[in-house]
Amino acid sequence: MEHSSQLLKGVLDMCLLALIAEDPSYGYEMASKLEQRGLELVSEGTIYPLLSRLQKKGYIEGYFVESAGGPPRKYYRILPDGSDRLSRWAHEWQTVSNGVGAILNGGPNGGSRG
Amino acid sequence: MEHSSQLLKGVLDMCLLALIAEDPSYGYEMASKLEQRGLELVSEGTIYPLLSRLQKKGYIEGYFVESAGGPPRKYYRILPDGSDRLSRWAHEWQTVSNGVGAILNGGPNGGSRG
DNA sequence: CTCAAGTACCTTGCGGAACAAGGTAAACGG
DNA sequence: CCGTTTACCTTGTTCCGCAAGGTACTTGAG
Repeated sequence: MEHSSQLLKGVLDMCLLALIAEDPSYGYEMASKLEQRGLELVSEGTIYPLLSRLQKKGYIEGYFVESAGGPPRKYYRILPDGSDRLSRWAHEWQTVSNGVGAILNGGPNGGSRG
Repeated sequence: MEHSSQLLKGVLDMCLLALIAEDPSYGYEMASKLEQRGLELVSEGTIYPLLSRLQKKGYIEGYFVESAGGPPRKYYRILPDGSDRLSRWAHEWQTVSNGVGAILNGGPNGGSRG
């Protein structure tokens, strides 16, 4: 089922996917990136399971890269299916976002002046 | 705990509160209103527990009104605490909404041209 | 009255999402 | 060796929202 409600729950999935689509990245870094964009809501314990889920669904793939000052990093790269899913999610997000915005502003038939 | 992540989960709470803030309403009707605004994601089984939670937190209060063609309706009206909470939620929503939008569009420092 | 349908409310059982907390491992400096 | 930072992963718990089920009031058909 592609219920829009899943969109709300899957907002983090979508954000992670969008981040990876921009540039391959790794979990530890994504937490920082999310903050830069205004979403300081994620902890590592949230991100890693999410990344695994995304990979399991075939949206992304991971590969290890040696790091200079620490353990190897697990980078993730977007796959065609992920790109496709991201487009759909982005579209759904627009719909929901607009809907919520409309409700917050009094709705199209309510009017902000009413 | 005022984590923004709760905002994503609590989007329905917020929408219901916004609806009630506009005009007192009752559960059965709110489902329809949500649809009018583009959110067709809610069923009655979702709304009623939400309404109870909102009331329990002191954001709204319910009162019964006789109905012509059916059982009495339980209208909800917003309370000062609810009004206040709604303002905060709306503000947080803006932040998160903008953040997600930024991520979807390539981010402020990423650029759509990469 | 009985049966069906529409309005309106509420609860229970289930699965998924995110958090908090905890554990493992590699590199650097004292 | 030990402590800190970087970096990854798992487990236990809570909360959310859906699907399904149940109750109650009113109107219309037979």
